[in-house]
Amino acid sequence: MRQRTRLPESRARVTLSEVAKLANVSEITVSRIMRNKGPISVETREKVMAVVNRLGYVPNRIAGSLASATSNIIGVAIPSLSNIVFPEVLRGIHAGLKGTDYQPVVGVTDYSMKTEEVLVRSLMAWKPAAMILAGFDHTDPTRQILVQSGIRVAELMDIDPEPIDIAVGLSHRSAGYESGRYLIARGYRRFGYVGHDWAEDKRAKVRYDGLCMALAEAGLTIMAHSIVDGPSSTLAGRAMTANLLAGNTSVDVAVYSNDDMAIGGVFHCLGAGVALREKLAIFGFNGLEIGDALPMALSTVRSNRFLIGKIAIEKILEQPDRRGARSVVDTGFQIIPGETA
Amino acid sequence: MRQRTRLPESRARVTLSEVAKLANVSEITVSRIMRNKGPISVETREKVMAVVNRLGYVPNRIAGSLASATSNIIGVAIPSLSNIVFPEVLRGIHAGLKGTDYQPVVGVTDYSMKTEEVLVRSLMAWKPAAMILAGFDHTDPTRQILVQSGIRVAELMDIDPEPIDIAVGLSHRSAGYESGRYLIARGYRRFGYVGHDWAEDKRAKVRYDGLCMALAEAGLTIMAHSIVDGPSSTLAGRAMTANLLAGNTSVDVAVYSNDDMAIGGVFHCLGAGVALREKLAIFGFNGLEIGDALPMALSTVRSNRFLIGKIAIEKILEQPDRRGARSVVDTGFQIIPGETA
DNA sequence: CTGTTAGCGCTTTCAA
DNA sequence: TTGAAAGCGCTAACAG
Repeated sequence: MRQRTRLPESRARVTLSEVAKLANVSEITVSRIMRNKGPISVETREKVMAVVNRLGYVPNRIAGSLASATSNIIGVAIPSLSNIVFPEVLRGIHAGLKGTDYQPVVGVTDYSMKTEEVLVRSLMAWKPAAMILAGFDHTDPTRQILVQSGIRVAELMDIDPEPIDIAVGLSHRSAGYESGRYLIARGYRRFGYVGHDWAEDKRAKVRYDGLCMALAEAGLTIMAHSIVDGPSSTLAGRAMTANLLAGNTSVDVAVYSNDDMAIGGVFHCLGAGVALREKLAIFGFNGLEIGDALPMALSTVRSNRFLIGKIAIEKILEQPDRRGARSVVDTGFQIIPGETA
Repeated sequence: MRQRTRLPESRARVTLSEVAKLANVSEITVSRIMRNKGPISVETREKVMAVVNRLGYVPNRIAGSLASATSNIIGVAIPSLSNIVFPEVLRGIHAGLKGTDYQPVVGVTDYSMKTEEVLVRSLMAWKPAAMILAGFDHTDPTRQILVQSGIRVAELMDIDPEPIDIAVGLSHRSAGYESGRYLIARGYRRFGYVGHDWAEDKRAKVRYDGLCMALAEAGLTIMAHSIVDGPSSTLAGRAMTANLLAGNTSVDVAVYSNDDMAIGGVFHCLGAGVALREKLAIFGFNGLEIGDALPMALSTVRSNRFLIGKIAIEKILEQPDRRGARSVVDTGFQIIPGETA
């Protein structure tokens, strides 16, 4: 007896046709009501919604997508969740999608093109409405799948290479170049570079190249390097800064591969009593919020990661089917003077 | 003429039946091969795979899921991507899913139970194999949907409340309590608290309660509070620390609602020349990596966020259908002595 | 404003 | 080891 009072059978899957039957209407009418599509009389709607609520009916989008040959899924492939920049891009994507019916499905490639290929296949199997990738390095099959899909494909972070369809990001070459120009204008001449493994982070290399270009124009070069064999981290930045200063080439400014590394540099200086800017100036890349809270605000370049994700979505929604020319959106960058350089 | 040499028609969607026709086998045979299921002769497999590769066939999981009434989707609802703890939980989830065929579909609730409800409905429409939620506060309809679904439901971060099905996390009450015990044992007696808005972060409140309990046992209380009206951030931690020290109650240790806030406190002290630990001891919560790279390593509590995500997946995969009793996994916490307290 | 018909692309029986 | 038939739950296209 007690069993009779429990909640509705967990297993009794409620379907459209069940709702239709109980409401004495056809299936398509229920379908239209659930999708707010087509003209429906107020009474019918109320009658049906009563049944929907009573049964706790949740439409099956899998069936819906199959029937309509459209899905509200947006596939997203990012290299990592450890590097804060990618969660921030995701934030932008979620922000752009807010209020729409799209669902992002996110996969992580671990910086591997082969993993990305497997992931892209797996995401494409869900017939997404669009695909978003961070980066431009793909295997040939990946590229082919994306090109042939006909859906919109946004490649993020960079605008230097040629995109498959949409590119949203900034010119890392320019960012590196302008960083160099800025530091030269501030009077620095003896440059050091503190970096991390370029194999996983090609854009850091491009920024480095841009920096070197600016220096070369001024007849300067990078006099000392300290590069960790691994991903960027604050701890690595701290250690590599100690390493740089221990070398026998004295520098007056260190340019870092990114803010994580640069903040490690700031910590080293604070801990070792090296006067920031006077003895060693520090310049980063990304414009992380924490840089602003440091005892001396970090000098860096803001890279607008949130905006990159948001604009990618806006471009996709603005024109959901691919046609004609590629498009490139430059989200720019800003030199943040700060106090460390 | 030129048109004839372009890539295969972007729009020509390749289907199972097309592959079957070209390979001279039945659809079900191709289906079995694609899913590695059932006995298939080597020749048939090779013959079919040749066609699959030639056509670039990607199975349509939407159709597959509809037919088999199963999906490889795992729905994930987290409050935010801004707070670093959630991307770390996501990392754990992705790590746990690596090598399996499951795809996490992630939505963000913005700390709103109503938004969570909409999100859960939307995720449930994809008939996920399991659902993962961060937190235990849900609307009644949300709870009902999850209970009735019959799928596995993991609620993360906390183990103090009663879960719907699976709970993975730590006891925030104990973490607060043990923090208090630790600091008392270290000789601190004059406690201050620096926090952020509890409305969005109930667990911070529970830790606070645990802390107060430990203090009460020792006949102590928190003598001064400095609480920002908004989310936690390093900048807020810095400002609230200045505020705490400007008050007329002098404290010898400040306990922070989390590491973001605590690191702001460290920055304030470094900038204002307040001797860390001697003049003001600082104690955080979370065990963020950056705390370790500070000039003085942050004293804090490690909360194993990556592990929480990973173990949630392991529990789900271990027993994909719900049955019998709820289960609770305590991922524990560790006091990190550090150098600031 | 509402309904009928015919699938979407795949997998589950059940046979052979 | 392979196949034929019958849907999964929904929506497009066309009536009425």
